[in-house]
Amino acid sequence: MEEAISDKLIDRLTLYHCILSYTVNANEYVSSAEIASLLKIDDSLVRKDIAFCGIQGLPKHGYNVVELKKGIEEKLSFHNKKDVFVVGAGNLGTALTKYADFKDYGINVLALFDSNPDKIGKTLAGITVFSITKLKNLVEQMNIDTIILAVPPQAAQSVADELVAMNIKSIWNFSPCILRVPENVTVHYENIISGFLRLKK
Amino acid sequence: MEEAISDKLIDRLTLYHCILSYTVNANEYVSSAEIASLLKIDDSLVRKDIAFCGIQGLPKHGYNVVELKKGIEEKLSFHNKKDVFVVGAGNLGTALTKYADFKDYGINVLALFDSNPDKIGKTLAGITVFSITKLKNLVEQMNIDTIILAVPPQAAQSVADELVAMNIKSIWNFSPCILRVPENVTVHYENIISGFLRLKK
DNA sequence: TAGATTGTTAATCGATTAACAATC
DNA sequence: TAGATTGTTAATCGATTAACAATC
Repeated sequence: MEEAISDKLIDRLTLYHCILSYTVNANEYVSSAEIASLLKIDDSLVRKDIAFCGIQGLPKHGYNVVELKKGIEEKLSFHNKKDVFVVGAGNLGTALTKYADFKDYGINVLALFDSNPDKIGKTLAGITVFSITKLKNLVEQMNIDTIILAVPPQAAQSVADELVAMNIKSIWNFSPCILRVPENVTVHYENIISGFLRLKK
Repeated sequence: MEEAISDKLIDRLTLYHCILSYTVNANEYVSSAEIASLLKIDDSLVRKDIAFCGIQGLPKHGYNVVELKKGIEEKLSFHNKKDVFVVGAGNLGTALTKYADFKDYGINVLALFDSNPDKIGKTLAGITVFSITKLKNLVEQMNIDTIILAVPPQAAQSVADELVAMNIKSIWNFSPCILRVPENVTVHYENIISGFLRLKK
């Protein structure tokens, strides 16, 4: 296994990658100071992050945009594909399913699940909404171990219990609630409330 | 002004608050170890965070749930109301507008804006969708300085430019793109891609 | 050459954990 | 009383910044 990458570093590298995607057709080189000023962070932090990706720059010029972009993609394993399901086809689940081009980042959202009969069978951005009753079967068939959970908070714990029973190992939880899961299951909390409160600071 | 609270601390405190909301009717006391084990963090960190909120516990019992919940609400200024607009009435903007009871946390989403005529005039969870052409006027009328931005990435920079011209000071950006803004404007990046990549670790 | 920018080390800062005395 | 849990200090760990020699 690769050296562990902290969440904060993943965060910054994806932001650098974002900048490079815009820059790639305009400039051949980009400097650490340019990246740093766009993100309002320290330029030596940018250089350190880039060095961590194994990319070397050119004094007086900066970093080759194409090379740096590839270096980040390599370090974040964009090529390493992972299949996931989204549970909950409300606005949030739908937004996540359609979000950007996840495929580019190595995440394949293969299916959406919901309990609402009105939604079942519909297709969103090429992804079919299945009945939640089919979840267990498809998880097993397709060897899924990671779920994006976008159900209402009242339903979240009971769905989580089902997911645990299906041997899911990682849950990305968008509901404002805590999930009780065994030791060997990881819950990533997407804490929207916290995001809101930061705005008030 | 209050002592600054780090983003990580805000994050944890909102998660504690979440736990307390469930616990409040079941138990009178909760221990730092119980909270810590639900979140898989260290119990002394929980005690430190709680002490920071100015709440004292009772040896052998733990913390009074009601008191602790209030202490967190106080520290995070839930009572201190802030008005915001959401720009972009797609699935994500809609989800954010309807998300939980933001009002409980002191965030009032007052209006949604979109450029799509089909959406304008509709009402979502009691919140009206206005034409983006009305944004400037309403920002000035209602003294808004904070915007939640949920537009497609291609539109994000040009909307951001308009927001800057309207004297907006803080933008919560959900698009996978970097916004170029002046020094005195803050962009909070909600980095969904980074969230996805964490799942792959 | 002079100057801009990298690459990297050491210093600093901040956050988490360990440990344990105090307390109910 | 004995035991569980807090409150808090010191130790550790990790992340960021400052500084500057190396380099093109």
